[in-house]
Amino acid sequence: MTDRRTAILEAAARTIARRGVRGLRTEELATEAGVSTALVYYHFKDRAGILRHTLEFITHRAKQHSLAPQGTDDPLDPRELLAMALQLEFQDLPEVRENTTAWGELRASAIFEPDLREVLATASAAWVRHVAGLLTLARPTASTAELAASAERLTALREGLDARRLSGVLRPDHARELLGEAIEVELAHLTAHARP
Amino acid sequence: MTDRRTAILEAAARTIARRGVRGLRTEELATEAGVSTALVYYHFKDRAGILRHTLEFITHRAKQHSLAPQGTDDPLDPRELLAMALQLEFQDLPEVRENTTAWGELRASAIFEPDLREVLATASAAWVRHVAGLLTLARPTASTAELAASAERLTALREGLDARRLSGVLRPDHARELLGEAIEVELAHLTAHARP
DNA sequence: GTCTATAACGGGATAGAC
DNA sequence: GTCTATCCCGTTATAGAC
Repeated sequence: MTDRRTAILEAAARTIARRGVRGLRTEELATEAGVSTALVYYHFKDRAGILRHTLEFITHRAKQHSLAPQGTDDPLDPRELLAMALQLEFQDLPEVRENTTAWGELRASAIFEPDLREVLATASAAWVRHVAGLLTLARPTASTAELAASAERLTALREGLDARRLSGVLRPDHARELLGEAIEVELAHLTAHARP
Repeated sequence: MTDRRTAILEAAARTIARRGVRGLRTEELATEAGVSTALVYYHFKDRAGILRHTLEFITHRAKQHSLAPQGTDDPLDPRELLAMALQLEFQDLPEVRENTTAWGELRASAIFEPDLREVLATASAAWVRHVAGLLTLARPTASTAELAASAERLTALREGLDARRLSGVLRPDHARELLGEAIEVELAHLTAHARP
Protein backbone atom coordinates (compact mmCIF):
# COMPACT_ATOMS: atom_id res chain seq x y z
CA MET A 1 0.00 0.00 0.00
CA THR A 2 3.00 2.29 0.55
CA ASP A 3 4.24 2.84 -2.97
CA ARG A 4 2.22 2.79 -6.16
CA ARG A 5 4.26 0.00 -7.64
CA THR A 6 3.18 -2.39 -4.91
CA ALA A 7 -0.40 -1.17 -5.19
CA ILE A 8 -0.35 -2.12 -8.87
CA LEU A 9 0.97 -5.59 -8.09
CA GLU A 10 -1.69 -6.14 -5.43
CA ALA A 11 -4.31 -4.99 -7.89
CA ALA A 12 -2.88 -7.29 -10.55
CA ALA A 13 -3.16 -10.32 -8.27
CA ARG A 14 -6.75 -9.37 -7.42
CA THR A 15 -7.69 -8.77 -11.03
CA ILE A 16 -6.11 -11.94 -12.35
CA ALA A 17 -7.87 -13.91 -9.63
CA ARG A 18 -11.17 -12.31 -10.63
CA ARG A 19 -10.89 -12.36 -14.42
CA GLY A 20 -8.04 -14.66 -15.31
CA VAL A 21 -4.97 -13.79 -17.33
CA ARG A 22 -6.96 -13.68 -20.54
CA GLY A 23 -9.47 -11.37 -18.92
CA LEU A 24 -6.84 -9.02 -17.53
CA ARG A 25 -7.33 -5.55 -19.00
CA THR A 26 -4.67 -2.96 -18.40
CA GLU A 27 -7.30 -0.32 -17.83
CA GLU A 28 -9.23 -2.37 -15.27
CA LEU A 29 -5.98 -3.14 -13.49
CA ALA A 30 -5.07 0.54 -13.40
CA THR A 31 -8.49 1.55 -12.08
CA GLU A 32 -8.32 -1.17 -9.45
CA ALA A 33 -4.95 0.18 -8.34
CA GLY A 34 -6.13 3.78 -8.48
CA VAL A 35 -3.54 4.87 -11.06
CA SER A 36 -3.40 5.57 -14.78
CA THR A 37 -2.63 2.96 -17.42
CA ALA A 38 0.47 4.89 -18.41
CA LEU A 39 1.93 4.38 -14.95
CA VAL A 40 1.41 0.65 -15.21
CA TYR A 41 3.45 0.61 -18.40
CA TYR A 42 6.04 2.92 -16.90
CA HIS A 43 6.70 0.45 -14.09
CA PHE A 44 6.33 -2.85 -15.93
CA LYS A 45 7.09 -2.06 -19.58
CA ASP A 46 4.42 -4.21 -21.20
CA ARG A 47 1.84 -6.87 -20.59
CA ALA A 48 4.42 -9.64 -20.27
CA GLY A 49 6.24 -7.58 -17.65
CA ILE A 50 3.05 -7.16 -15.66
CA LEU A 51 2.52 -10.92 -15.65
CA ARG A 52 6.11 -11.74 -14.72
CA HIS A 53 6.26 -9.30 -11.83
CA THR A 54 2.86 -10.39 -10.57
CA LEU A 55 4.07 -13.98 -10.51
CA GLU A 56 7.09 -12.90 -8.49
CA PHE A 57 4.87 -10.87 -6.20
CA ILE A 58 2.44 -13.67 -5.35
CA THR A 59 5.34 -16.09 -4.91
CA HIS A 60 6.86 -13.77 -2.35
CA ARG A 61 3.51 -13.23 -0.63
CA ALA A 62 2.77 -16.97 -0.52
CA LYS A 63 6.12 -17.60 1.11
CA GLN A 64 5.24 -15.24 3.93
CA HIS A 65 1.86 -16.86 4.43
CA SER A 66 3.26 -20.35 4.63
CA LEU A 67 6.03 -19.35 7.03
CA ALA A 68 3.75 -17.41 9.36
CA PRO A 69 0.22 -18.78 9.08
CA GLN A 70 -2.49 -16.88 10.92
CA GLY A 71 -4.16 -18.13 14.09
CA THR A 72 -1.40 -20.46 15.21
CA ASP A 73 -0.38 -19.73 18.73
CA ASP A 74 0.29 -23.30 19.83
CA PRO A 75 3.00 -25.50 18.43
CA LEU A 76 1.63 -28.04 15.96
CA ASP A 77 2.73 -31.56 15.24
CA PRO A 78 4.34 -32.24 11.85
CA ARG A 79 1.20 -33.76 10.37
CA GLU A 80 -0.80 -30.65 11.20
CA LEU A 81 1.89 -28.39 9.80
CA LEU A 82 1.75 -30.35 6.57
CA ALA A 83 -2.03 -30.18 6.35
CA MET A 84 -1.93 -26.44 7.02
CA ALA A 85 0.70 -25.80 4.38
CA LEU A 86 -1.08 -27.79 1.69
CA GLN A 87 -4.59 -26.68 2.57
CA LEU A 88 -3.66 -23.06 3.08
CA GLU A 89 -6.11 -21.93 0.45
CA PHE A 90 -9.03 -23.03 2.58
CA GLN A 91 -8.24 -20.28 5.01
CA ASP A 92 -10.54 -17.34 4.71
CA LEU A 93 -7.82 -14.81 4.01
CA PRO A 94 -8.67 -13.18 0.66
CA GLU A 95 -5.01 -12.79 -0.27
CA VAL A 96 -4.50 -16.51 0.10
CA ARG A 97 -7.40 -17.33 -2.20
CA GLU A 98 -6.15 -14.75 -4.69
CA ASN A 99 -2.73 -16.34 -4.64
CA THR A 100 -4.11 -19.79 -5.37
CA THR A 101 -6.24 -18.66 -8.29
CA ALA A 102 -3.61 -16.35 -9.75
CA TRP A 103 -0.93 -19.02 -9.39
CA GLY A 104 -3.02 -21.47 -11.38
CA GLU A 105 -3.64 -18.88 -14.07
CA LEU A 106 -0.02 -17.85 -14.37
CA ARG A 107 1.20 -21.43 -14.41
CA ALA A 108 -1.26 -22.20 -17.22
CA SER A 109 -0.07 -19.11 -19.10
CA ALA A 110 3.52 -20.21 -18.78
CA ILE A 111 2.79 -23.09 -21.17
CA PHE A 112 2.68 -20.56 -23.98
CA GLU A 113 4.74 -17.72 -22.54
CA PRO A 114 8.36 -18.77 -21.97
CA ASP A 115 9.02 -15.51 -20.08
CA LEU A 116 7.21 -16.90 -17.07
CA ARG A 117 8.90 -20.27 -16.95
CA GLU A 118 12.04 -19.35 -15.08
CA VAL A 119 10.26 -17.60 -12.21
CA LEU A 120 7.77 -20.45 -12.09
CA ALA A 121 10.40 -23.18 -11.95
CA THR A 122 12.35 -21.45 -9.18
CA ALA A 123 9.25 -20.86 -7.07
CA SER A 124 8.05 -24.43 -7.60
CA ALA A 125 11.36 -25.95 -6.59
CA ALA A 126 11.43 -23.91 -3.37
CA TRP A 127 7.88 -24.94 -2.54
CA VAL A 128 8.56 -28.63 -3.10
CA ARG A 129 11.61 -28.40 -0.84
CA HIS A 130 9.45 -26.75 1.80
CA VAL A 131 6.93 -29.61 1.69
CA ALA A 132 9.72 -32.19 1.68
CA GLY A 133 11.06 -30.54 4.82
CA LEU A 134 7.71 -30.86 6.56
CA LEU A 135 7.48 -34.50 5.48
CA THR A 136 10.93 -35.10 6.93
CA LEU A 137 9.73 -33.86 10.31
CA ALA A 138 6.89 -36.38 10.20
CA ARG A 139 8.94 -39.29 8.83
CA PRO A 140 12.58 -38.79 9.76
CA THR A 141 13.52 -42.34 8.82
CA ALA A 142 12.31 -42.21 5.20
CA SER A 143 14.84 -41.92 2.39
CA THR A 144 15.49 -38.50 0.86
CA ALA A 145 14.37 -39.67 -2.57
CA GLU A 146 11.05 -40.99 -1.28
CA LEU A 147 10.46 -37.81 0.69
CA ALA A 148 11.10 -35.69 -2.39
CA ALA A 149 8.81 -37.83 -4.52
CA SER A 150 6.00 -37.62 -1.97
CA ALA A 151 6.42 -33.84 -1.81
CA GLU A 152 6.18 -33.57 -5.59
CA ARG A 153 3.10 -35.78 -5.73
CA LEU A 154 1.34 -33.86 -2.98
CA THR A 155 2.17 -30.56 -4.65
CA ALA A 156 0.95 -31.69 -8.06
CA LEU A 157 -2.16 -33.22 -6.49
CA ARG A 158 -2.93 -30.02 -4.63
CA GLU A 159 -2.62 -28.02 -7.83
CA GLY A 160 -4.76 -30.50 -9.72
CA LEU A 161 -7.43 -30.40 -7.04
CA ASP A 162 -7.33 -26.59 -6.98
CA ALA A 163 -7.86 -26.49 -10.73
CA ARG A 164 -10.79 -28.90 -10.53
CA ARG A 165 -12.34 -27.05 -7.62
CA LEU A 166 -11.99 -23.65 -9.28
CA SER A 167 -13.48 -24.90 -12.54
CA GLY A 168 -16.49 -26.29 -10.70
CA VAL A 169 -15.67 -29.96 -11.26
CA LEU A 170 -15.11 -30.66 -7.56
CA ARG A 171 -16.88 -29.29 -4.53
CA PRO A 172 -14.52 -27.43 -2.16
CA ASP A 173 -15.12 -29.69 0.83
CA HIS A 174 -14.55 -32.75 -1.33
CA ALA A 175 -11.28 -31.37 -2.65
CA ARG A 176 -10.13 -30.70 0.87
CA GLU A 177 -11.09 -34.20 2.00
CA LEU A 178 -9.24 -35.84 -0.88
CA LEU A 179 -6.09 -33.87 -0.11
CA GLY A 180 -6.28 -34.76 3.57
CA GLU A 181 -6.54 -38.45 2.72
CA ALA A 182 -3.68 -38.16 0.27
CA ILE A 183 -1.44 -36.86 3.04
CA GLU A 184 -2.31 -39.92 5.13
CA VAL A 185 -1.72 -42.24 2.18
CA GLU A 186 1.70 -40.73 1.49
CA LEU A 187 2.66 -40.84 5.17
CA ALA A 188 1.70 -44.52 5.29
CA HIS A 189 3.77 -45.11 2.16
CA LEU A 190 6.78 -43.39 3.73
CA THR A 191 6.40 -45.49 6.87
CA ALA A 192 6.38 -48.66 4.80
CA HIS A 193 9.55 -47.54 2.99
CA ALA A 194 11.59 -46.39 5.95
CA ARG A 195 15.35 -46.41 5.57
CA PRO A 196 16.83 -49.35 7.45
CA MET B 1 -11.99 -35.14 -42.45
CA THR B 2 -15.32 -35.93 -44.10
CA ASP B 3 -17.30 -32.77 -43.42
CA ARG B 4 -15.98 -29.28 -42.93
CA ARG B 5 -17.50 -29.01 -39.48
CA THR B 6 -15.33 -31.85 -38.21
CA ALA B 7 -12.30 -30.41 -39.97
CA ILE B 8 -12.82 -27.16 -38.06
CA LEU B 9 -13.04 -28.99 -34.74
CA GLU B 10 -9.86 -30.95 -35.47
CA ALA B 11 -8.14 -27.71 -36.40
CA ALA B 12 -9.44 -26.08 -33.22
CA ALA B 13 -7.97 -28.83 -31.05
CA ARG B 14 -4.64 -28.51 -32.87
CA THR B 15 -4.60 -24.74 -32.65
CA ILE B 16 -5.55 -24.61 -28.98
CA ALA B 17 -2.85 -27.15 -28.22
CA ARG B 18 -0.34 -25.02 -30.10
CA ARG B 19 -1.32 -21.52 -28.98
CA GLY B 20 -3.60 -21.94 -25.98
CA VAL B 21 -7.13 -20.63 -25.62
CA ARG B 22 -5.86 -17.10 -25.21
CA GLY B 23 -3.79 -17.44 -28.36
CA LEU B 24 -6.61 -18.90 -30.44
CA ARG B 25 -7.35 -16.62 -33.39
CA THR B 26 -10.38 -17.29 -35.51
CA GLU B 27 -8.45 -16.60 -38.66
CA GLU B 28 -5.60 -18.96 -37.79
CA LEU B 29 -8.13 -21.62 -36.93
CA ALA B 30 -9.92 -21.12 -40.25
CA THR B 31 -6.68 -21.28 -42.23
CA GLU B 32 -5.62 -24.41 -40.35
CA ALA B 33 -8.95 -25.99 -41.27
CA GLY B 34 -8.76 -24.75 -44.85
CA VAL B 35 -11.98 -22.74 -44.68
CA SER B 36 -13.02 -19.10 -44.29
CA THR B 37 -13.60 -17.40 -40.95
CA ALA B 38 -17.23 -16.84 -41.89
CA LEU B 39 -17.80 -20.57 -42.08
CA VAL B 40 -16.41 -21.02 -38.59
CA TYR B 41 -18.97 -18.55 -37.26
CA TYR B 42 -21.70 -20.11 -39.36
CA HIS B 43 -21.16 -23.48 -37.66
CA PHE B 44 -20.34 -22.39 -34.12
CA LYS B 45 -21.98 -18.98 -33.72
CA ASP B 46 -19.23 -17.24 -31.76
CA ARG B 47 -15.98 -17.71 -29.92
CA ALA B 48 -17.64 -19.28 -26.91
CA GLY B 49 -19.38 -21.77 -29.19
CA ILE B 50 -16.08 -22.75 -30.77
CA LEU B 51 -14.62 -23.46 -27.34
CA ARG B 52 -17.63 -25.41 -26.12
CA HIS B 53 -17.83 -27.63 -29.18
CA THR B 54 -14.10 -28.19 -29.17
CA LEU B 55 -14.32 -29.36 -25.57
CA GLU B 56 -17.07 -31.80 -26.55
CA PHE B 57 -15.02 -32.93 -29.53
CA ILE B 58 -11.85 -33.74 -27.60
CA THR B 59 -13.89 -35.42 -24.88
CA HIS B 60 -15.43 -37.71 -27.47
CA ARG B 61 -12.07 -38.36 -29.11
CA ALA B 62 -10.39 -39.11 -25.77
CA LYS B 63 -13.09 -41.64 -24.96
CA GLN B 64 -12.30 -43.53 -28.15
CA HIS B 65 -8.57 -43.50 -27.41
CA SER B 66 -8.99 -44.84 -23.91
CA LEU B 67 -11.40 -47.57 -24.98
CA ALA B 68 -9.30 -48.75 -27.90
CA PRO B 69 -5.66 -47.89 -27.24
CA GLN B 70 -3.23 -48.51 -30.07
CA GLY B 71 -0.72 -51.35 -30.10
CA THR B 72 -2.52 -53.60 -27.65
CA ASP B 73 -3.00 -57.04 -29.12
CA ASP B 74 -2.51 -59.01 -25.94
CA PRO B 75 -4.80 -58.86 -22.93
CA LEU B 76 -3.32 -56.75 -20.14
CA ASP B 77 -3.58 -57.16 -16.42
CA PRO B 78 -5.60 -54.53 -14.51
CA ARG B 79 -2.54 -52.67 -13.29
CA GLU B 80 -1.25 -52.27 -16.83
CA LEU B 81 -4.67 -51.14 -18.04
CA LEU B 82 -4.65 -48.48 -15.33
CA ALA B 83 -1.16 -47.29 -16.17
CA MET B 84 -2.07 -47.11 -19.85
CA ALA B 85 -5.24 -45.14 -19.20
CA LEU B 86 -3.57 -42.61 -16.92
CA GLN B 87 -0.36 -42.31 -18.91
CA LEU B 88 -2.07 -42.22 -22.27
CA GLU B 89 -0.50 -38.90 -23.11
CA PHE B 90 2.92 -40.43 -23.22
CA GLN B 91 1.93 -42.31 -26.34
CA ASP B 92 3.32 -40.77 -29.46
CA LEU B 93 -0.04 -40.22 -31.13
CA PRO B 94 -0.28 -36.49 -31.90
CA GLU B 95 -4.03 -36.44 -31.29
CA VAL B 96 -3.49 -37.75 -27.77
CA ARG B 97 -0.99 -35.03 -26.95
CA GLU B 98 -3.31 -32.43 -28.44
CA ASN B 99 -6.13 -33.69 -26.29
CA THR B 100 -4.10 -33.43 -23.10
CA THR B 101 -2.94 -29.89 -23.79
CA ALA B 102 -6.30 -28.66 -25.04
CA TRP B 103 -8.09 -30.28 -22.09
CA GLY B 104 -5.87 -28.42 -19.64
CA GLU B 105 -6.46 -25.15 -21.46
CA LEU B 106 -10.21 -25.55 -21.64
CA ARG B 107 -10.47 -26.62 -18.02
CA ALA B 108 -8.49 -23.53 -17.00
CA SER B 109 -10.77 -21.37 -19.17
CA ALA B 110 -13.83 -22.84 -17.50
CA ILE B 111 -12.88 -21.06 -14.29
CA PHE B 112 -13.95 -17.80 -15.91
CA GLU B 113 -16.36 -19.05 -18.59
CA PRO B 114 -19.40 -20.73 -17.05
CA ASP B 115 -20.49 -21.95 -20.51
CA LEU B 116 -17.83 -24.62 -20.38
CA ARG B 117 -18.55 -25.93 -16.92
CA GLU B 118 -21.41 -28.27 -17.68
CA VAL B 119 -19.61 -30.12 -20.48
CA LEU B 120 -16.51 -30.25 -18.32
CA ALA B 121 -18.27 -31.65 -15.27
CA THR B 122 -20.02 -34.37 -17.29
CA ALA B 123 -16.82 -35.43 -19.03
CA SER B 124 -14.88 -35.44 -15.77
CA ALA B 125 -17.43 -37.57 -13.96
CA ALA B 126 -17.39 -40.15 -16.76
CA TRP B 127 -13.61 -40.25 -16.72
CA VAL B 128 -13.42 -40.73 -12.95
CA ARG B 129 -15.94 -43.59 -13.20
CA HIS B 130 -13.78 -45.16 -15.89
CA VAL B 131 -10.70 -45.04 -13.67
CA ALA B 132 -12.68 -46.32 -10.69
CA GLY B 133 -13.77 -49.26 -12.86
CA LEU B 134 -10.16 -50.11 -13.69
CA LEU B 135 -9.23 -49.85 -10.01
CA THR B 136 -12.07 -52.24 -9.18
CA LEU B 137 -10.58 -54.82 -11.53
CA ALA B 138 -7.29 -54.55 -9.68
CA ARG B 139 -8.74 -54.43 -6.15
CA PRO B 140 -12.15 -56.15 -6.19
CA THR B 141 -12.32 -56.30 -2.40
CA ALA B 142 -11.92 -52.57 -1.75
CA SER B 143 -14.94 -50.48 -0.76
CA THR B 144 -16.72 -48.44 -3.42
CA ALA B 145 -16.04 -45.20 -1.58
CA GLU B 146 -12.31 -45.87 -1.32
CA LEU B 147 -12.16 -46.86 -4.99
CA ALA B 148 -13.90 -43.65 -6.00
CA ALA B 149 -11.61 -41.52 -3.83
CA SER B 150 -8.51 -43.18 -5.29
CA ALA B 151 -9.83 -42.59 -8.81
CA GLU B 152 -10.40 -38.90 -8.06
CA ARG B 153 -6.96 -38.49 -6.53
CA LEU B 154 -5.23 -40.20 -9.45
CA THR B 155 -7.18 -38.10 -11.95
CA ALA B 156 -6.40 -34.82 -10.17
CA LEU B 157 -2.78 -35.87 -9.78
CA ARG B 158 -2.49 -36.69 -13.45
CA GLU B 159 -3.91 -33.31 -14.39
CA GLY B 160 -1.62 -31.55 -11.94
CA LEU B 161 1.40 -33.38 -13.30
CA ASP B 162 0.36 -32.61 -16.88
CA ALA B 163 0.11 -28.92 -16.04
CA ARG B 164 3.53 -28.92 -14.39
CA ARG B 165 5.10 -30.84 -17.24
CA LEU B 166 3.58 -28.60 -19.92
CA SER B 167 4.68 -25.43 -18.15
CA GLY B 168 8.24 -26.72 -17.93
CA VAL B 169 8.29 -27.22 -14.16
CA LEU B 170 8.65 -31.00 -14.41
CA ARG B 171 10.58 -33.11 -16.88
CA PRO B 172 8.33 -35.52 -18.83
CA ASP B 173 10.04 -38.67 -17.63
CA HIS B 174 9.87 -37.48 -14.05
CA ALA B 175 6.15 -36.75 -14.34
CA ARG B 176 5.59 -40.20 -15.73
CA GLU B 177 7.59 -41.80 -12.94
CA LEU B 178 5.70 -39.93 -10.22
CA LEU B 179 2.37 -41.01 -11.69
CA GLY B 180 3.49 -44.62 -11.90
CA GLU B 181 4.52 -44.59 -8.25
CA ALA B 182 1.24 -42.95 -7.28
CA ILE B 183 -0.65 -45.84 -8.85
CA GLU B 184 1.34 -48.25 -6.71
CA VAL B 185 0.81 -46.15 -3.58
CA GLU B 186 -2.96 -46.03 -4.16
CA LEU B 187 -3.12 -49.76 -4.89
CA ALA B 188 -1.27 -50.46 -1.65
CA HIS B 189 -3.67 -48.18 0.18
CA LEU B 190 -6.67 -50.03 -1.29
CA THR B 191 -5.16 -53.37 -0.26
CA ALA B 192 -4.76 -52.14 3.30
CA HIS B 193 -8.38 -50.99 3.37
CA ALA B 194 -10.04 -54.02 1.85
CA ARG B 195 -13.68 -54.61 2.67
CA PRO B 196 -14.03 -57.41 5.23
C1' DG C 1 -23.00 -24.21 -47.02
C1' DT C 2 -19.34 -21.46 -48.34
C1' DC C 3 -16.95 -17.49 -49.86
C1' DT C 4 -14.95 -12.29 -50.12
C1' DA C 5 -14.93 -8.11 -48.16
C1' DT C 6 -15.43 -5.16 -44.52
C1' DA C 7 -17.59 -3.17 -40.50
C1' DA C 8 -16.97 -2.44 -35.73
C1' DC C 9 -14.59 -2.42 -31.60
C1' DG C 10 -11.65 -3.54 -27.83
C1' DG C 11 -7.61 -2.87 -25.72
C1' DG C 12 -2.30 -2.52 -25.80
C1' DA C 13 0.81 0.92 -25.95
C1' DT C 14 2.86 5.71 -26.33
C1' DA C 15 3.48 11.03 -26.72
C1' DG C 16 4.03 14.78 -24.24
C1' DA C 17 2.80 17.84 -20.40
C1' DC C 18 3.43 18.51 -15.54
C1' DG D 1 6.79 9.54 -11.18
C1' DT D 2 2.39 10.41 -12.74
C1' DC D 3 -1.27 12.05 -15.60
C1' DT D 4 -4.51 13.03 -19.96
C1' DA D 5 -5.35 12.11 -24.36
C1' DT D 6 -5.06 9.38 -28.18
C1' DC D 7 -3.21 6.46 -31.71
C1' DC D 8 -3.51 2.29 -34.06
C1' DC D 9 -3.47 -2.39 -34.65
C1' DG D 10 -5.38 -7.00 -34.18
C1' DT D 11 -9.44 -9.53 -33.71
C1' DT D 12 -14.25 -10.65 -33.62
C1' DA D 13 -18.13 -10.83 -36.10
C1' DT D 14 -21.38 -9.83 -39.97
C1' DA D 15 -23.31 -8.42 -44.75
C1' DG D 16 -24.25 -10.01 -48.91
C1' DA D 17 -23.10 -12.64 -53.15
C1' DC D 18 -22.88 -17.30 -55.01
